Amino acid sequence: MAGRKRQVEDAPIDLVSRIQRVEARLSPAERQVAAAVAADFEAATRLTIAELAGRAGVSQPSVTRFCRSVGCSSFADFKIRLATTLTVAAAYLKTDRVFSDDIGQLAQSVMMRAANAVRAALDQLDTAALGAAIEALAGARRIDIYGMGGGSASLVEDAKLRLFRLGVPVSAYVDGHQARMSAAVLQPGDAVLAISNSGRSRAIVEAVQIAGSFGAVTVALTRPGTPLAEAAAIVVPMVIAEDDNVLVPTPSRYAHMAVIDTIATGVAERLGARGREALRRVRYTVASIGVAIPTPSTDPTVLMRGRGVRE
Amino acid sequence: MAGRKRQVEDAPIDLVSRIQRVEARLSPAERQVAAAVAADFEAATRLTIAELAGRAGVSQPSVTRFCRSVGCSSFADFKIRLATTLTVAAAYLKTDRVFSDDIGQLAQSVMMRAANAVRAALDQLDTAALGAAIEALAGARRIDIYGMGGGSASLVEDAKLRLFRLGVPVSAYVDGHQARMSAAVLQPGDAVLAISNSGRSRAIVEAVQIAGSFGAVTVALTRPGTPLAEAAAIVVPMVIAEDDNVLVPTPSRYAHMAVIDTIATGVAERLGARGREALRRVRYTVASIGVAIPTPSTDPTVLMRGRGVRE
DNA sequence: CAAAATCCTGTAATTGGATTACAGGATATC
DNA sequence: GATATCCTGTAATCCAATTACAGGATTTTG
Repeated sequence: MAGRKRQVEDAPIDLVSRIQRVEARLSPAERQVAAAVAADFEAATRLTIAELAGRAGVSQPSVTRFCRSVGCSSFADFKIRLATTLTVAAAYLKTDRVFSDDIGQLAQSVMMRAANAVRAALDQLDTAALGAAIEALAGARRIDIYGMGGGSASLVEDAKLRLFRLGVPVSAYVDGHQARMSAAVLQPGDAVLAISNSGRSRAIVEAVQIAGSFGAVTVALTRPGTPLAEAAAIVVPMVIAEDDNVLVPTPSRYAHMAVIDTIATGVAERLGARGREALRRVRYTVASIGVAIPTPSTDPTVLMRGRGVRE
Repeated sequence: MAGRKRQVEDAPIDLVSRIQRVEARLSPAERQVAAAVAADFEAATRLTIAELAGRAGVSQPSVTRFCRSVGCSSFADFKIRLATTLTVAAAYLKTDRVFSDDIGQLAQSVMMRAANAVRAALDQLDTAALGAAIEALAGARRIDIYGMGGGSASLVEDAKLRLFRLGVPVSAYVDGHQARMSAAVLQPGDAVLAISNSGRSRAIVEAVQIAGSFGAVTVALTRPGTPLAEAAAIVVPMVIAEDDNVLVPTPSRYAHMAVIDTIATGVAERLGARGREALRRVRYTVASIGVAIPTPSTDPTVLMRGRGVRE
């Protein structure tokens, strides 16, 4: 099973967004499978390979190949992951509203982009790196947050507030000089969180290098393979396509914000009982939303529901 | 004892509670399977029959019999249902485990809350008001943005950048005094964008009132029925539940950001050909990736426009 | 423009997981 | 104590899924 033409990416958390993300790279037959799956996601979780192949009009091995291409180890794995994704998506992303006016369609476009960015972030999340980042920040005596450029400024501000509320001493800098100066007074036991989608801001990279040389743990939320990713000790990699057209809002902010929220929540948990209680409430809320899904049921004792009736 | 020993109940939606409920009626071997499954629900979704039988210390057919007893038609069916149940029920099932053991679970909770907030915003969007807001801001000679409180600061910053990039003269204030001072020098032809989830910040309300009294058009993105909503000429109503627990990230930021992005994009469109081209690209991008939501409904046109390239 | 290489995709074979059939054994009941 | 019933494992069978392979299409290069 060595040496496939297309590398198999790690197991996706959000399979639907993964399928969309790689669709362009799929072969024609595989794309037909993707279309067949997209035509009825729900059914795809119950079909056999032969049935799905029939719907897509391709051979059975093409279905298996499709599953591998979207990051699953087997068809069975694909079905499990799809079922999981669908449950989550059904609970959170369903909207029945149809917009007929221009403004409504505009809003829908923009917001779906935002939602997709969050899902894309979830899909490609390196949970190990994220765990390490949480660990590092939770254990820090003091945290410096660096971000540069217009887009990052508000993110940095947001991250600062997030961690500040947890009672962690935190400073945020969007200015290169100030960031470097602050980095120079860090000590072992301190931590840095650097945020940059491009990963190429020289000032941030230098500030991170300085902080590292003084013994601080450096965490970067950025694109892999960039100078910033090289400079930081812990990298949470995140590739979000940037539209270089300044008029179009970049959805990467949503992705970064979501990652930051996750980090903050993880740190909250690490900080003891108070944080854990908060976390429990997050989970409770999540589960409650699940309950809200309208579903014909025959069992009143059931606490939570997935999708409605099958078929 | 008439009839069959155990009737096969209908397909369960919440498999976990079903297992617990029927456990007393299971045979010893089946109960061992139940115990093995309960020991690690997550793993059970990936195991083969042989592996699960091994863990339970029973034969493979006993596993199949167990699946039937809990209402599933087959082992495969059991796995799919279990995976579905786990997704929704993760919060309850894992209460005893350290949550950060599974960063992915945490990320999924946090990020789906974010996506959900965006969806909620879209669902309740008042497109007429949004259109009026876009109209007002696009026609303004100068725009002041007001926001108050920790959560709004980064939003205001973000909105400022957004509009700034469109070439609109824009100022942002998160300080009450400064906001009021700035409002006092506004003139007819200027516009104010006030952002507040609570709508109760006295400083913002006053600033908006001042701006209005000097002839500026006032737009508020806030909760309806609040003082701020009363004070502003144009209100884009938005009700997002706030969790008052400061440790939990509030997803309302995502909703507000999405609305602001929509406004900014709409303004861009109004500002001429360049803006319109940008907008076309947004829509195109969305259309190509926007297949988005798996929905029980069979109507694929609900969520996406022009996804037609498929065949 | 021709030739070669690479990639795609279906057919066929094989593997192995899941189910069914069956029989031995335990338990309860009369 | 005998019988009937139910439980559970072994073995056989079936079928879904994967792998191997080859033919054909497309692209690249000389």
